[in-house]
Amino acid sequence: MNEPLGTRGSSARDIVYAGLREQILSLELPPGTALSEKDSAAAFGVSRTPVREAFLRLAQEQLVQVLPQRGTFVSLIDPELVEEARFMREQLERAVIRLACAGFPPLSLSALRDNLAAQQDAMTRLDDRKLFELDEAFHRTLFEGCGKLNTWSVIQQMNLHLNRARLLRLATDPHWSHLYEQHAAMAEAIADGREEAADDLMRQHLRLGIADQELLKKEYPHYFKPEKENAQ
Amino acid sequence: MNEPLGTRGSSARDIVYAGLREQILSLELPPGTALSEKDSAAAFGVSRTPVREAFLRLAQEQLVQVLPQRGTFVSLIDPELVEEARFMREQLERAVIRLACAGFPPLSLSALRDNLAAQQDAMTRLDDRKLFELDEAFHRTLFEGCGKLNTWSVIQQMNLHLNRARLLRLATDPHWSHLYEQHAAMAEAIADGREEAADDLMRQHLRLGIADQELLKKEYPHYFKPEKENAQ
DNA sequence: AAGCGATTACTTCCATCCTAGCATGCCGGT
DNA sequence: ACCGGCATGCTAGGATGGAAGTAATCGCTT
Repeated sequence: MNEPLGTRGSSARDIVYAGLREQILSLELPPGTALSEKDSAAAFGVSRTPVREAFLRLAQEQLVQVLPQRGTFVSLIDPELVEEARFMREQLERAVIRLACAGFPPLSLSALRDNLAAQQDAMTRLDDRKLFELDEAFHRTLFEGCGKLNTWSVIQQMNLHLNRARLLRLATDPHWSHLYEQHAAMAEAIADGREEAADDLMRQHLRLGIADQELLKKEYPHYFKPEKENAQ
Repeated sequence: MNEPLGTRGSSARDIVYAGLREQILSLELPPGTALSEKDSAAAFGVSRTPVREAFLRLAQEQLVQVLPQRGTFVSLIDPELVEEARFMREQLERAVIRLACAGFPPLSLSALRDNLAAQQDAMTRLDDRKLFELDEAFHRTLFEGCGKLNTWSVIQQMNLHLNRARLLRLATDPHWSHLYEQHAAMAEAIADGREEAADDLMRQHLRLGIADQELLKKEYPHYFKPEKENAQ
């Protein structure tokens, strides 16, 4: 009676969660879209219970908003939340790269270098998807080397909101070569223990990906939450 | 047929969640304790569904661990997680207090001062509970004044783990007068825009509350997660 | 007595059903 | 024409029974 259950993650709840999250982050389900336990249950071929639990988790991550007895809706993009996600990531990544300069396991350092090589390779192949993965892996390795993997997973959750905003200006052309230069410079700074330089590089690096929020808000006003509110 | 449902929070799910969280954080349910949907449902006088959803939320916050088809257990205290929570809080609070020095709304500044007065008052009354609240409110006001309330709520979630570790060494006697001095000094530094001083104060301030983890691990070894693991 | 397979008692997971509350539109009164 | 009250169809919240899985124990075999 069970379908292939393609998206691995074993439990029905996780499958629904992963599926919906993907659709929300890719804007396939644009902000404001009404969801319903019943419909989603039908769409995924499961009962309402796992759907409900997936909704709950998405609500905790502020990706949907559930109004009892009214419905569940894909959250509008909250500019404050996006900016704070960026803020937190910047603070944490800068602190970590300073730690890395003070002492970084050789194994992780060579992982960074391997990653850089792979980035070059992917650039020649214009493999954007792979580059995105490698970018993530690069930063992850930074945290791993500093024994701060839990911090990294917190950042990844923040990134949900950043990414959704980022995706709006698709055809995004993220200047991969520029990013690569920064990554390479960071790795060298770590190897040489140049804290200030590394910090500076990271700050610039993280400010790159920021879209002009204002511009986006003009273009897709109904995707954004109005400034004035008393959320929660 | 329904009981008074005393603990406000409207939904049964929230009541169960809040109740369990309280018991876990107060160590009334010590790390390692086995929970069960059925028992908790009976204890709270609700059905298994809201209990299950509360478990799910607690699991996301890493306060419990649910092993499918085996049981749900209060998480062991993960020293890494505690240390990283402290780390993240330090980075974010320091960044925010620097922001505050660069510009802080007069209204929030006077809120800080009112809070300080209330702290003095509570100290004379030896009202520890109130002091704890005021301490939280003080920091919250910092974030509020900088427009970083979302960041504050992330920190609060981190604090779950910090607090559980902190509670172990109860009879904690947190040297309130010392904390008050630091708070007062921070408020002044903000008023005067002395970034470096404020940063330094905050760093010291946040390193106060740290228990000697090692000592605690010796005393309650079975409450802690062993070092070696490949969690998550 | 020791080893090992079947059973049993437990868990979480999921499906289904029922309930309560909100929104909309009809309908009658003014 | 407008406005108040009600019927109806929606929603999520909660309760419950059974399915799937794990782990420990009992009982048989050797």
